[in-house]
Amino acid sequence: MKRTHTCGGLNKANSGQNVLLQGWVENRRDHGGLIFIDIRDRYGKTQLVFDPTLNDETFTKAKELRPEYVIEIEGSVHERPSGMVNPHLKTGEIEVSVNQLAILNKAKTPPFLIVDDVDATEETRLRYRYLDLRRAVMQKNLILRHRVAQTMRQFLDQENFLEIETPYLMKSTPEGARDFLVPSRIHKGKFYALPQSPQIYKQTLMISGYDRYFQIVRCFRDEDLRADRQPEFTQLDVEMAFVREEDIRDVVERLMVEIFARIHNIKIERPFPVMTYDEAMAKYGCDKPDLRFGMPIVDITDIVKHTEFKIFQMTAEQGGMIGALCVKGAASYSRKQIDLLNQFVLDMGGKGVLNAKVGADGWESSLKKFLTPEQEQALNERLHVREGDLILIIAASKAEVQRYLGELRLKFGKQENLIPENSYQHVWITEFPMFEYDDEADRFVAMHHPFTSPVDSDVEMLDTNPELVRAKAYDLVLNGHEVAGGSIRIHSSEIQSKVFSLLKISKDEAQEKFGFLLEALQHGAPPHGGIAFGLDRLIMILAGRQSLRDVIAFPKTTAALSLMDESPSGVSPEQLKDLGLRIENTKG
RNA sequence: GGGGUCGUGGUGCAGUUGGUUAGCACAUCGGCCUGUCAAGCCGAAGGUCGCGGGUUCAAGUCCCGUCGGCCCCGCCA
Repeated sequence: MKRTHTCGGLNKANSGQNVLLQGWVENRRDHGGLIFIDIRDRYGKTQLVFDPTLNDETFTKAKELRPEYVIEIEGSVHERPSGMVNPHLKTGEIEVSVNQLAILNKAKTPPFLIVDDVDATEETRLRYRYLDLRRAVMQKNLILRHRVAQTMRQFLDQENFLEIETPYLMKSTPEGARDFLVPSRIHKGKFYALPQSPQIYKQTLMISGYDRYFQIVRCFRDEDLRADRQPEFTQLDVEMAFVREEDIRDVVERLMVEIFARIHNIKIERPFPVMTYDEAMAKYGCDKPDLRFGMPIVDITDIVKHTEFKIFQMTAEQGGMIGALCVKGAASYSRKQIDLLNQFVLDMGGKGVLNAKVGADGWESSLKKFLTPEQEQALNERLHVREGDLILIIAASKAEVQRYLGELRLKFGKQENLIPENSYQHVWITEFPMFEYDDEADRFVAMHHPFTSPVDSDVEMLDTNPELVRAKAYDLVLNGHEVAGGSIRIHSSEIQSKVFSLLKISKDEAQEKFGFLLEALQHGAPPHGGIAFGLDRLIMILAGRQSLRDVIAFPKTTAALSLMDESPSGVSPEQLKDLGLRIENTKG
């Protein structure tokens, strides 16, 4: 038999109809002479009523029903008696009086009830992921994910993009994250790597003339996990030829507008604000600022460096910075609360944080005696201080001040509830530095990736001041999360070689690892660039979740295990032999 | 690699300065019950306290190791 409706599809208009439903038993309320069952599928729930006066045999069979049994029923829809309507249920105005019941499959007692506010630890949920995914909230997240992916495909198709697949078995490359390796059976002792992203392939496709490419693609990075980091994750990968940075931002912004309109029915304003990396670091101490609230970092070095306070003097003399945050209305913080803030900074490796409460008579602080009234006034103006505010001050190197105050700012955002709900603040971060110095490796490393083009006016500095060279790289930041990042690529093999040599990648090594790309660049490479979205993160934000695990069907734990299927696992000696591998005992 | 926190019937938790028979809720099983929607009422069963070692007259509790969940640092172009 075939179902006539889903468990979320019936309403008053179906009254009187005979229907056939299939689904899972969510809940049984047995009154002895009358049994209520909620039947569930991914479309919703419907209340079933079993009444012995309607069909005694069916009623008797209904006594056997238990949670998660799979059943098929046939019965008639009727409006519920007055006062019995359940307003929390889409189908709450009706119920189905069951005439025939078939148990399609029994179920063991589930380890937890399949309800939204589930009473189980995440560990249990992951072990029984198939049951967890049966819950409506989880289904909602995966449905949202599907709809976002479909919106992306439709939008990009309309914009003339082609979806092209690239290999999952590729060459291991230096730079970037640790690769997942796949041993080759045919070529013993050699390995494929799973892609960290399809970067090289998509650039190759540009050279091949597929001037608008996209792919919703799995990527792999063998690094430690976080709430927002999984070893395999999905990117919306995009690349375009004959474009400048602005053209890519334009497409991306219109795509985001489309997604928010379709998913949340929200109109997003564009163009999105643009902030340079330097500005983001200076104002928010972070390259992914959460702009849902203000409280910027304020540089007060010039005002306080001439005070009698030795630490300020010394910091300024040594080229450091004195920075401040003005926390609105936090003058009521207790000594204990302020001690906790100080400890927070100490835990990050800082030397602590100075504070001043602003009362009716000005600053209440151990710093007060070092300040002239003019200095205090100047600080009040620069920090936009009002009575009742708390001022926090850190003196250290510029990088430290930015980091500590940036973290403090985020801490206040959460603990003072400064972040409005259902608010979405996009911002582009641009002009990233090309290189960072890696102390451990004692060389420059690419901040984005080694194919990123320098800003035109900075090209000369590649030879003189590589640390000052800015890149044509851009991140899209949403509510403090990096949701997309990209760059304009180098399309000149000359500049590409120069960048490799700055990264201390030898000619031989470059040839060995990226030789085909370097060669391809000499065969008519158009100017090109692109961007990649962290799809999981975007979905997480859209779904209002705090963890990627809630928007991935089968995620790994923080120890990179899958609790349901128990991967990774050992393999047989035969499998190892086929691959020419031997396992070393790494213990001891 | 490091730090924090947690691990106790099927599930979620409590368990005091180490001390009698490890307690509660939900689920499960049995009984009663015709308007519930977290149904209700009565009763029952269910536990090597993650695992291994140690201290002690005595360990769920203290110590060491180990495995696992979560959060963070490092790491993640």
